[in-house]
Amino acid sequence: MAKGKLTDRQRRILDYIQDFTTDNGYPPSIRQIGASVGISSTSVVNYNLNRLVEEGFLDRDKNVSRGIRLTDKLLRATGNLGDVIRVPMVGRIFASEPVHLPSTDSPMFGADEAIEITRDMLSSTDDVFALEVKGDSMIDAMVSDGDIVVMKRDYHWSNGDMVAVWLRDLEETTLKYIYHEGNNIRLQPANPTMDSIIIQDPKHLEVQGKVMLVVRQLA
Amino acid sequence: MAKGKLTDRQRRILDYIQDFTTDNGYPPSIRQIGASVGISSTSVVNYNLNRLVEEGFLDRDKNVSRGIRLTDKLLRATGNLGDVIRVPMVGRIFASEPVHLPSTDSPMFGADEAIEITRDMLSSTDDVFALEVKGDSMIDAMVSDGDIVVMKRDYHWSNGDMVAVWLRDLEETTLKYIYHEGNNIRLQPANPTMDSIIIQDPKHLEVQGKVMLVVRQLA
DNA sequence: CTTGACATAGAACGTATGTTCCGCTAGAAT
DNA sequence: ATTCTAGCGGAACATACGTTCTATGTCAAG
Repeated sequence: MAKGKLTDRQRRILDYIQDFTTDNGYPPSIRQIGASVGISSTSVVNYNLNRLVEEGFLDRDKNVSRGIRLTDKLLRATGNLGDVIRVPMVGRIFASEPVHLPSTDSPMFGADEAIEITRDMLSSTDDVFALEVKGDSMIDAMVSDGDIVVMKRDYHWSNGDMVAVWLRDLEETTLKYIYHEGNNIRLQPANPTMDSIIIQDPKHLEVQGKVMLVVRQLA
Repeated sequence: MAKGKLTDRQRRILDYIQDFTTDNGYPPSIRQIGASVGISSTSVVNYNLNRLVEEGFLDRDKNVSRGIRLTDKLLRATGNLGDVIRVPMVGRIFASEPVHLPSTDSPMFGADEAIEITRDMLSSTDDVFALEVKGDSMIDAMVSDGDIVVMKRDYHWSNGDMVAVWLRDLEETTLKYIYHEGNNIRLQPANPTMDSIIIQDPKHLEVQGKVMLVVRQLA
């Protein structure tokens, strides 16, 4: 076997281990693997398992029944590394009120209201929380009623971030792309057909968080 | 033991099983459980495991080493039921072309391009695929450049579904809410400020799939 | 052809592991 | 007090399971 390549049998073994494990909650025995792949001899299964260990697809624990573990590498490749984080749903967001920020201590429990998201959807998982959008007042941000926005509590921002801002004068929360523009700050709607707002006095706006993710469930 | 209540020992056993399993990829043996909880006799561990089965916290398989499985009920309670599915990213979607549908056989391998989603975000997981939105031509659907739409290959639809339709006359793909309206079909943009299209002849449109989810990653 | 690495098969072996049985104790019910 | 049950401990038992050893066949390298 050329280094790094797998025989068909070995591929089938990996498949079987994965299927069996997700079905049963524990890994298969050597003899079960043999039976499924069509290998009569336990030693041959053992042999192939060791090859798979060498190739980095498996971990094994000696003298332990069912002491097999698929490598993270493999789980990632097949997408079965369930790296799920729970983002607490802390409230709603609408134009007429500032964002209601969650208290600094993250209870995280009791918040049975939460949305589960795979980690790789978010560039950062610290200080994130989710809000449900109420009303159609944010259509200029391409966000509609019922959408869920995942935000990060973060008061510094860089050009091009989408942020939730509270506009003191207008008494209004909006979601906008934000840019430094000389001494001014430009708030640009996501909808390219709409115009930006230029803010001269930074005191007039309050950045309440950075929008990380927008999710819309339709069916 | 009052029905439905657990002794401290049994609680510790459950904790240990969960920790051990996530650490090792396979469940502990009876003797390992005993050692960790401070039970010298395998029969006592066995006894308590059976109690836990009766209470619905465990499943066991007879005569199988490490044949223990935490119940979904329990996993859900502790939030460790990472139910992640991988939706293949099969291409892009833009106005000027029909949706390029994936071939019926789902290779699922080689499609290293994929998006991971928690199962509970989707009402159905069959025949789903993901497309990346290119261009700003779908702003009337409240979908912007770079968004990811998760669709289900499904040609029948019900009132209120958001579907991807290919309009033969206009030679254009759009995402619209779709409704039966007498003998006509009404296509309604997600943006409430925009007008619906009424289609008299159903032959003029081709429903290519149902939009299940829209995801926008911003930071 | 010979050699050696690789893959496979079968059988024997040792042990890790689940199962079962018997005995003991404490507490509640009768 | 007696009985019954839940819970615990220890030991013997049966076997599921991993390990190891020997033998066979294939195929490319020398």
